[in-house]
Order: sequence, then C-alpha cells, then structure tokens
Amino acid sequence: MTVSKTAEKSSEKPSDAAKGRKDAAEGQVQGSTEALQLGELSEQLGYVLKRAQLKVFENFLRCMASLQLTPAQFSVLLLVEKNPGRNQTEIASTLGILRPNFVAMLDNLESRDLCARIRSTNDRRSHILVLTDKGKAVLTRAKKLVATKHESRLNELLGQANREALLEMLSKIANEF
Amino acid sequence: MTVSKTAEKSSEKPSDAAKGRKDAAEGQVQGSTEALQLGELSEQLGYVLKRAQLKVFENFLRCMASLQLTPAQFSVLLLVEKNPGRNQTEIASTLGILRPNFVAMLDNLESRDLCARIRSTNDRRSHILVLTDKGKAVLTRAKKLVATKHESRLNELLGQANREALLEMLSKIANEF
DNA sequence: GATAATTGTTATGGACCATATCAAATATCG
DNA sequence: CGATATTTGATATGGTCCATAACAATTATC
Repeated sequence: MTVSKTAEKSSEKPSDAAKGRKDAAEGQVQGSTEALQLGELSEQLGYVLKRAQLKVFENFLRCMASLQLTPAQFSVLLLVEKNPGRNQTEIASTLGILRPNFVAMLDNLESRDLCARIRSTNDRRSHILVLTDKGKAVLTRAKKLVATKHESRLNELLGQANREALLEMLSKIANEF
Repeated sequence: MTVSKTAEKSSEKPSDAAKGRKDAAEGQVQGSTEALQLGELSEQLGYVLKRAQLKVFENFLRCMASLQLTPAQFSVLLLVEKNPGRNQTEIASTLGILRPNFVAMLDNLESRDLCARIRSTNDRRSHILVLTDKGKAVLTRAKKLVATKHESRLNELLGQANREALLEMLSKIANEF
C-alpha cells in the first residue's frame, strides 16, 4: 500500500521456509514484458495518498532550492511568525515534532540566523522563539515562491474549486480520521 | 509545512549567531496560554497532505494489527497477486522501492511463508515472485479488513462521491505533478 | 523547604531511503 | 566462438527521520 518503504524488522534469512518450491518450478507463469497492472492498488487511499505526498514534497523542494528550505523548516517559520513568543515545546508539539528532534532543527535555523531562541523572563527554563529580520525576509520570499511556483501548479492541474475541495477533505481526514 | 520531520543536516551549535539577542529581551512578546494559530499552515497542501497520510497509515496499521501487515507489505502482496511471475526488480520498481531495500522486505514475507522466490527457468539470475497459499489466504483476509474497517470509514467521513473524487485528484497529483 | 513536574538537551536505537559494489548469469558484439 | 558489457539479486554502508530514556536547570506543588 505504500511507497518507498523497505527495511523490515525480522530480517531473518528465509532459512527453512523452502517447501512450496519444487511444485512451483513446473508451472512457471512468466510475467510478460509489459507494464505491470496496479490493480486494486490504485484504489487504495493510503497508496495514492503517499505517492501524492512524495510528489508534492519533491516539487516543494525544487521550488525552494534557492532558499534551501525544507517543508518542515518552512512550517516552523510559518508557525513562529504567526505565534511569536511561544517556546520550543509549544511550536514543536503543534507541528507533531517531538521535542528532542526539534533541537537540531532549531540549531540549524538559528545558525542560519532565521530564528532565535530567547530565554524567557517569566520562565527561565523555556526558550521563546522569534523570527530574526532575515528570517522574516526569507519567509516572505518563501511564501511568494510557494504561491507562484508550487500552489499555482495545483490550480492548473485541478482547478481552483477542486483544489479547495481537496484541501478540505484532507483536513477532515487529518483531524477526524 | 511538514509533520514529524526533525533532524537537520548542519547540526552546528549556534555558536556565534547571537547578536539580535540583547534587544529582543526587552520587548518579550509572551505567547498566551491558548492554542496556537495554525494560520497559513492549514492552507498549505503539503502540510495537510502529510498529516492526512500519517493518519491514514496509522489507521491502516490498527486495522491490520491481527495480520501484522504494514501498508508497504500489503502493497507488495497486492501487486504480486495481480502480477504473478514477475521478478523482484519489476515489483520493487513499480512500487517505488529500490532493489537493495526490497531484499529484506521479501526476506520477511518469505520467512512468514506469505510469498516465495522461485529461480526463473528463463533467466537464472532473476527470482520470480508468487504468493503462497497462505499468502493468498492472508491477502484475502487483509482485503476484507481494509474494506470493512479502513476504507469504509472514509465513506462515512466523506461520502462515497467525495471519496472517489479525492482518489482521482490524488492520482492526478501523483501522476502528473 | 522537600518533592514533583516541566523545559531544553543529549544519547541512542529503530525505521526508512539512497548509493556503491559484488558475484552470478545473461546479453552484446567483434 | 570469446571478450566485454549489462542485468539481477544481494551486501554493506551512510544519511535522514522518528521515538524513547535520561539528565540538569528551573519552576510548581504540597
């Protein structure tokens, strides 16, 4: 049902499980050289969803190549801009990022002077997150790139109305499934 | 824009980049204790797409808990059933799985006696893939579980017509974006 | 004021994804 | 035919992403 998933837990070499092998050698059904039939796979929501998501991220990265922003980084900048003065835990959790994994991410953004951690005066445990001036400028350019190169292509492909319907259905799945 | 992405490349400690720090301490905008505003994030296709995909996979795994099948494994079984007699390279590539990563995956399925590798008589380099009897039985049960517990919930949530429209749009994105 | 909880952080392991490389078998071409 | 190139399955390996445990500093709770 998925795409690009590979390594498995039980990597046991198929040692003994070689029984239904002899009889099968007789009636070998050689697959034709034509393209494979996807069959029911193309009706599986998860499969199509994953493939679409990979394509969208791929395109996003191409559009953002000049700014070197990943989807995850873009989402952080957007959220910090919209919610200045929040701490790491709050930003991370609303993005579904675990706090330990958020540290390296912020180290990166901060080292590029896109956002800054500020010790809170209220609670000296927490770091308040804000965008730097450069961060604001980069985010502005990023939004333009996304709008003109990325989301616009969706409109071409689906049409404005369909694009909105798609977003609404995906939101519904994300929130209520 | 994304969800649950974390580790970054340049994990440089933000050593020097501590300049816009002093002035910021004065006008600390303390975030309220209320929920954060998603803002433009909820309009970003990639963000919503990723969250929806995670939810769908999560639900899929719950529905398949009794059969211990991941989305990726289910897709392999479906494709092998629909295209018996194909080799590893063909199955893997149409699923977007790289051949090296497909090996452990097949080791797993074969060790559970769900599918089998058979040396092709035409080309003794390649392994032909077929479902075992157990594999066919498990796949039949898996399809029923997916239909009754997984896809059915989509119909409840979106309605039949919308569900089909969603699938069509996602396919379009996956194939033409 | 002792104990518990929270915040940012580090360390670490697992799962996923990609590349290089290899031996065996086959294809290609002189 | 025979030398070379290509293909197939496999191994090794590294990178990225995701999850958990544990820690020091700080704050909350009792």
